[in-house]
Amino acid sequence: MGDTTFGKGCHLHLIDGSAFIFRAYHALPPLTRKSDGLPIGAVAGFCNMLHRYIEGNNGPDAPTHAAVIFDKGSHTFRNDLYDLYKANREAMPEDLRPQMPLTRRATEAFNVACKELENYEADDIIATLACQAREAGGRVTIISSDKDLMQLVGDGVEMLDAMKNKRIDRDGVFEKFGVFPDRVVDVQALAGDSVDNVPGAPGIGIKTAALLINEYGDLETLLDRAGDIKQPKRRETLIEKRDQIELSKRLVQLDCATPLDFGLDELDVRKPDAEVLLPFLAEMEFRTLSRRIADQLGVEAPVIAEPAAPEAEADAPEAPAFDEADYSRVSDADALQGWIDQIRERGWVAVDTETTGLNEMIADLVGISLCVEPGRACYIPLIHKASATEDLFGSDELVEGQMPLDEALAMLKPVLEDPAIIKIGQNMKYDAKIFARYGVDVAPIDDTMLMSYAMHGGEHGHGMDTLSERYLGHTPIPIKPLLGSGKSAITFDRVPLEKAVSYAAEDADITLRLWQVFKPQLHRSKVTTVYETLERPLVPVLAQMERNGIKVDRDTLSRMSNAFAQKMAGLEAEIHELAGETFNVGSPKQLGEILFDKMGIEGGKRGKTGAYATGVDVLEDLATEHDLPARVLDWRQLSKLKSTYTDALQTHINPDTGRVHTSYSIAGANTGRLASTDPNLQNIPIRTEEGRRIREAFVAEPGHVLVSLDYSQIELRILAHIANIPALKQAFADGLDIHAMTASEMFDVPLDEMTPDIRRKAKAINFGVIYGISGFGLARNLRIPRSEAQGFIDRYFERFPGIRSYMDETKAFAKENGYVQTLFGRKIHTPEINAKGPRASFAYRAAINAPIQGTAADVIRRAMVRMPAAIEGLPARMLLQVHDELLFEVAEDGVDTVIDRARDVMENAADPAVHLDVKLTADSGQGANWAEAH
DNA sequence: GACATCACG
DNA sequence: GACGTACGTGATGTCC
Repeated sequence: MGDTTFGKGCHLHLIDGSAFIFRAYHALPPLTRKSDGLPIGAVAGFCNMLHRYIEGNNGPDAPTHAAVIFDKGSHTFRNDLYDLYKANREAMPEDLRPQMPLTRRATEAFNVACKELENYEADDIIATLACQAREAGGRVTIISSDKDLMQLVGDGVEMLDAMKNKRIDRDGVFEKFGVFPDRVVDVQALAGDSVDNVPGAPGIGIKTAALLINEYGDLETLLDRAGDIKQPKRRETLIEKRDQIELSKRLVQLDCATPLDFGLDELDVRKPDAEVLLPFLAEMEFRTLSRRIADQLGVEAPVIAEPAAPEAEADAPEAPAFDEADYSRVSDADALQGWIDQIRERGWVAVDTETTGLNEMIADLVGISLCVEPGRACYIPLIHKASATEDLFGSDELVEGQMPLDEALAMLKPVLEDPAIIKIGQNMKYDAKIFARYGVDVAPIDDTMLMSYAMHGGEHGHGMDTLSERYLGHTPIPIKPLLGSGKSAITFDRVPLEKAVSYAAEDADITLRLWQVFKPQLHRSKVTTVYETLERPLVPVLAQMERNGIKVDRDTLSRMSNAFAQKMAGLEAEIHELAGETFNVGSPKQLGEILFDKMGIEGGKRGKTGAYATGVDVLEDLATEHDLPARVLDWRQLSKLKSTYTDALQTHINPDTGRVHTSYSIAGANTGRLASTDPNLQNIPIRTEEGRRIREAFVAEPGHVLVSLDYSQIELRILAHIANIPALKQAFADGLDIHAMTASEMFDVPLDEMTPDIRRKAKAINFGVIYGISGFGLARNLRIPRSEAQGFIDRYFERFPGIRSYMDETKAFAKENGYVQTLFGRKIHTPEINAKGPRASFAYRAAINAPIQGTAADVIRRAMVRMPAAIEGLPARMLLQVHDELLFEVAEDGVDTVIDRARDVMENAADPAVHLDVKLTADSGQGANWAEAH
């Protein structure tokens, strides 16, 4: 302080602000400001770190000048040099974004200079300031551990890793890079950086780069004399990739001449101003920190209001027992307003809806329950009617003690749509869909089911009963006794109010308690990103898709049903004739007895229940010799198509919309895949011509077409990447027929001499690998001897050794950790991997498959999350997802644009979180119906 | 409600 | 050396 002119004897501290923020963000649980729920954890950590830094720099070596330097925006001049620079970076977590401006304010509140500059990285500003300070004869300490800054070290410039409290000087840099600071950029240019996506020279890492630079002196000399290098591979790389290496150097070279609009003198160290700092800390509601700082500054600590009822926090236990919980009925506007006030104070609320049924497209809203703190919840009944016991005639008149539905919704809508209030639910997609039908767009949300899925996928189910028992030690009130079952079952609007309150309020209470348990755990399990990028944002997307539905033509289905019925009747007569007696063709048990006992066919195998097995495989074998099993196969196919599709689909056509609305379970499949239910639209026939025609009944509205985009071979591409198989990667890069290429490689057959049969075998092996191949399984699939199948597998491993190591490593990882992971960090638990016997074998194959299937599932989830923004404003709706396919309904004049945009999103869906070595491609189709579009 | 079967990726 | 086996789903009909 005092003398502000920077010069000899001055000491400048430059703090890498982004590093502080990210360290703070990841070190702390996701704290929120009590009064409004604003995420604040990173700001809290940042302030603590900044405070600790100031505290620790009061000694004799105290800086005379200091500044915190931030990045501004994500686009810099380096992106103009190379558009993929830092393209690997995952988008900033949702709950961090609003905290960024607050960290700037915090820096200013501590009275420390705070600098950033459009189009430049923080590193460039740091470099420029360090150069200026050095020239002025002062000393510089850069507080960061970023290796990109190491090029600046020397001549009075040092780095300090604040976390490890370790100083890095010239020798420290040499330790890290094998060269002194003035050659660091040369080494970085060669070695590249996968984190920042600096390409460098392929196959050259830091060690080799340092070796080369030390031998030739500098990068330019090395590149000029690259021809002298003995190792042929290295020589070629350096010659061929010269441009790329020189580009890399420009990317890593920091700019010491950024156009700053301030001088070093402005950065002089100043004492914090209590009148600025304390109000800021109070606004953030940092109680401990503001008290500590107030003490140090010798002033009164600011009073920060406790928004929660103080008596509840004083000595009552955090979570009261369930049997002491306070559950009330809300039956007028005053009472509801009281709850709304509390919600606004907290910034969050657990919400649950009660309805007349499980189908969100049809069910009516019966009541709403709310909970803001454990043990205190309410239920707002809206359309309860007299129950049968109260009124034998089942009057439709509403019972007393309820608010008008419109009034309650009008009051709640601003809360449910308020971006500052988190709405917590268990399976929020259900409630969001119900509310959407009443004109309320619930957002933002948290979902305890999805939190559990992200943390415990594969360990157990994620229904409320399971979670409550497991994590709260409480068995929820069962719904059965309230609603009854079978013919006498009633809907929730007939449940007496008092019972409804205990049941419904408890659900909201449980949800809130689960949320409080899960929220901090999410972070500790390192699945916050999975939850925030792959689970939660999918909720509104799926809700919209489900509400869109797909138009299904009843007449087409009905005609097909009739045709199937006729054919089946004919076949049934033939079958009875051949059997010599009538029996139920649909009964595998009776069929088995006819085939193997009465007709005396050899080779009948009995399953574990003692009945003969009569599956397709068995009947197909028999069909070569006998007519009856052949007819049964035909009959079964028709029976399946009729009962599961042409008949059942008709019953799913919504009378209001004329469309079929499936429901996707987000947390159903262990691998991260979605599952479609009621009806399942992910298994509509396609493999046989007869079945495929069912897709003709899935149609577009007049003036529209159905557009389908599907990933080509996504799982094999992911396998090629994960197991790192150069031959497979190359084949995909060259656009080859992957199964033909595998066949050629395995059986030494040139591609132009490939036969369909050899290709078919290779295809089976490729799929087998994805499924955790076994000789037995492959043998059965290809109907070849087991020894031959084993030979194929051995040969496959020989040709693609990476597959073997992937399988071994995955198995070892699962045994060690109890789970495996996708490329995006999704965990799939494999609790049975250490079991004994065949169960371990199952778990082992599932563990091999899960990262592949799961990564593919993550990729399409990412595409789906981004899709609404990509097709915004276009006359298009996303309707269905079938694992690797997305189906849209598009107005005729928008088709080309939609295909372009959707393909772009799908093909780049892995970026920037993961850079795949293999390109993803999506094929498209269009037509009046799904058969034509696919 | 378990089981067998079969539709999909 | 022996387990049993391809991975992941959901819907339907039979039978107890």
